[in-house]
Amino acid sequence: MVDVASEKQAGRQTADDCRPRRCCESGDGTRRGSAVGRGSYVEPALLAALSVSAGHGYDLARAIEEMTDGEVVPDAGGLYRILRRLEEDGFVTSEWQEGDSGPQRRSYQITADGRALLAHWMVHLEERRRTLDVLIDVVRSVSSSADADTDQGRQ
Amino acid sequence: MVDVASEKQAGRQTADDCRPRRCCESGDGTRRGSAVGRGSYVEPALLAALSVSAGHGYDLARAIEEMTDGEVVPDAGGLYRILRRLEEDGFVTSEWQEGDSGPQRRSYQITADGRALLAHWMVHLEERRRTLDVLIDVVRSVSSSADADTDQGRQ
DNA sequence: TCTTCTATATGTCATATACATATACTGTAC
DNA sequence: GTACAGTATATGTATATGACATATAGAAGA
Repeated sequence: MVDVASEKQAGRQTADDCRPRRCCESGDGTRRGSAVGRGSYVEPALLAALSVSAGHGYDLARAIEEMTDGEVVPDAGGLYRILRRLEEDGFVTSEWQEGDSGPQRRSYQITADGRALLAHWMVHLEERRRTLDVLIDVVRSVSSSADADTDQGRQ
Repeated sequence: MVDVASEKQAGRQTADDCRPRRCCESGDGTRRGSAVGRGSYVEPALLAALSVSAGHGYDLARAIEEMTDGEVVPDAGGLYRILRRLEEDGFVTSEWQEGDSGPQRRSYQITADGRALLAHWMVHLEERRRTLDVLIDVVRSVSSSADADTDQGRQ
C-alpha cells in the first residue's frame, strides 16, 4: 500500500495551487460531472467535521451523523474515497495512528487549503439553497392552481 | 424512429403502476444512482412547467428558465432524454405537432400520473432543503469557531 | 468456533449534469 | 446563392456521486 501522506508531505502545495475545484469545476476545467456545484453533501460535511477536530474515517462518519442530527449519513465506501482525493489535492493530510489496539486507523487532519475549500463550499451550498427555494415555490404554486386550467397548451 | 407515444397509448398505465421511482428509488428497487432523492432539479421543473401547460422541449426549457428566474437552466440534451423517459413510464405523453413551419416539434402533455409524481417530488425537495439547512448551519458554526481550537484531535 | 463490532478499502451500478456534436428546417444578411 | 443565426430534436461522452455489495483484518465476547 502506498503512503500518500508522506509522499505529499515532501512536495507541499502552495496557496496558488488551491483551486477549490470540486465545488466549482471538474479536473479538466469543465463543469461535467453529476454533482459539480449541485450534489455532494458528504465532502463539505467531512471538511466541517475535520474543521472541528482531526479524526479517522470511521469516527468522522459518526461525527457527521451526530453534527447534522442524522440528516447526513455518509456511505462508508464513499467516505474513504473522498478522504483520499481530498488528500491528493492537499486539502487534508493523514497518517497511520500507532500504538492502538484494534484495527489500524488512519487519522486525517484538515489543512489551511482545506479550510479555504470549506469556506468556498459555503457559497455553493447557499446558492443551492436559493435554487431549491425558488423551485419549491414554483412547484407549490403550479400544484395549487393545477385544478383550474388543465387543457391549455403553449404554441 | 419509433413512435413511443402511440405505442404507449395502446397499453395504458394503471394507477398501481405509478411508482414515483425517480425521486425514491432506482428501477431495480435499490437507491443506487447519483441523485436519487438528492440531485435532479430538471425533472421536477419540467413536470411543473408541463403542469401549467403542454409544450415542446425547446419551449419548455425557456419556460423553466423563466419560471425559476434563471435559477434552473436545463441542458437541452438532458431535457429531451428526461422527457422520453418520463414518457416511457407514463408520466407524460407526446405527439408530433403537424402543420407548423420550421423544424418538427414534439409536443408533450402531463398525465394524471405525472401530476402525482410532481406532488411526490415536492416531498423530496422539501426533505432536501431540510438537509441543506442543517448542513449550512453546521458549516457556518464550525467556520466561525475555527480560530479558537485548532490542534485538538479525536481518539 | 462463531459472531459482532471496529476499521479501511475496492468493485459495480444507475443517474444527473455538462458539454460537444450532428441533423434539419427557416429566415435573413451579404 | 451562400453563409449564417435561430429553432428544434437528438446522440455521444466524461465525470462525480450515492447506494450497495463485498473483502480484509484485528479485537472482544459468548
